[in-house]
Amino acid sequence: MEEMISLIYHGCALASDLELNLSNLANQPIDLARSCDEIAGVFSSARDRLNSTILLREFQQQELLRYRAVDLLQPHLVVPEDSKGTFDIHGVPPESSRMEKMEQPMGGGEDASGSGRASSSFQRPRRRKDDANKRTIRVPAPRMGNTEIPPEDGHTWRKYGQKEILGSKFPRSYYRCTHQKLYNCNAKKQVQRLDDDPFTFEVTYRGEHACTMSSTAPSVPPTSAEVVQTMAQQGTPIQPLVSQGPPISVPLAHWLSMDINHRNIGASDAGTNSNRMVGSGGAGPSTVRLGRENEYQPVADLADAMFNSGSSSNNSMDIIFSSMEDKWDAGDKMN
DNA sequence: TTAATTTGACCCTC
DNA sequence: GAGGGTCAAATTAA
Repeated sequence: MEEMISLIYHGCALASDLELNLSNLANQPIDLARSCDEIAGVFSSARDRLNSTILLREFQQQELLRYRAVDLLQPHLVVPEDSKGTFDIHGVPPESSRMEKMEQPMGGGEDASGSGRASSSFQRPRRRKDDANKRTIRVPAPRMGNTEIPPEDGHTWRKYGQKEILGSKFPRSYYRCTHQKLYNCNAKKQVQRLDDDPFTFEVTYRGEHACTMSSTAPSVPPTSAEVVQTMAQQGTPIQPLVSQGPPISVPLAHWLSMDINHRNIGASDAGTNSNRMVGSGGAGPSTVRLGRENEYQPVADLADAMFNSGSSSNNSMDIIFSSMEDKWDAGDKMN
């Protein structure tokens, strides 16, 4: 929120500058138009980010309500076998396997030799397919700023793995609850972009949170009434959210209208060897590649001011400029 | 110093 | 054996 406010302040400052120089720019329509565009862009960015925040909170609230409804209706649901438990924004989650297979000890002692890392007394609980308490939802990715970050969902997560998935363009990220140790919280989630829609994350949750009392948990999301009120104040057209179509239909339409170049992010990174983790190279949180930083700096600074959330290991600017870097790199090799 | 991320390797399920 | 999920050492940022 502070970012957005600073963005608005920045827009105000630009407007003030324009006002002061208005007389000078009166005879320079190109510069004048440029200034107007810049100001409009800043405010548009701030507005869109606000809308995105509102959208996400509304979506989360709808999902929460739906989870509860599913729990109540669970005994009465008949689920197609091929639904695979997918719970997208358009329908009710099948959850056919939910609560069926509870945690069970792994089969007899084995191995304990060879790896040097494995403990003979410890067997990891492993499950696959029909996993207990598995829920899958689809959430829109941020279309501006750092699109690599999955939307917040009310919990804090720690990434513990990332892997190329066969047949998927994008790697799957594995997260566990940050409070796993403190609260013995077994909640986990997997995040993966959809192949056919890079701006949608498929998030699979497993396990239940035992850390709901955590002081770090975010506050309760706003009510629908609050959201509607906010949207009304912003002049956003309001349509029914609950009973017709996807719960995010209203703001999403606006969201999708944003002028973003749809690059096929990460598609070129997809390797063929699926049993290898992927990443940006080098352990630890990665930083923005700084090749050609002198040429990019003004633009990067501006974009940073407008978009950067500052908390991701994969900066979106990296994506934006990677193609240009490639061109330069190719040029360097030619020379 | 602590916490988070990356990533190679291990191990389980299918 | 392939593919997916997890571990844990190395690394980095706060």
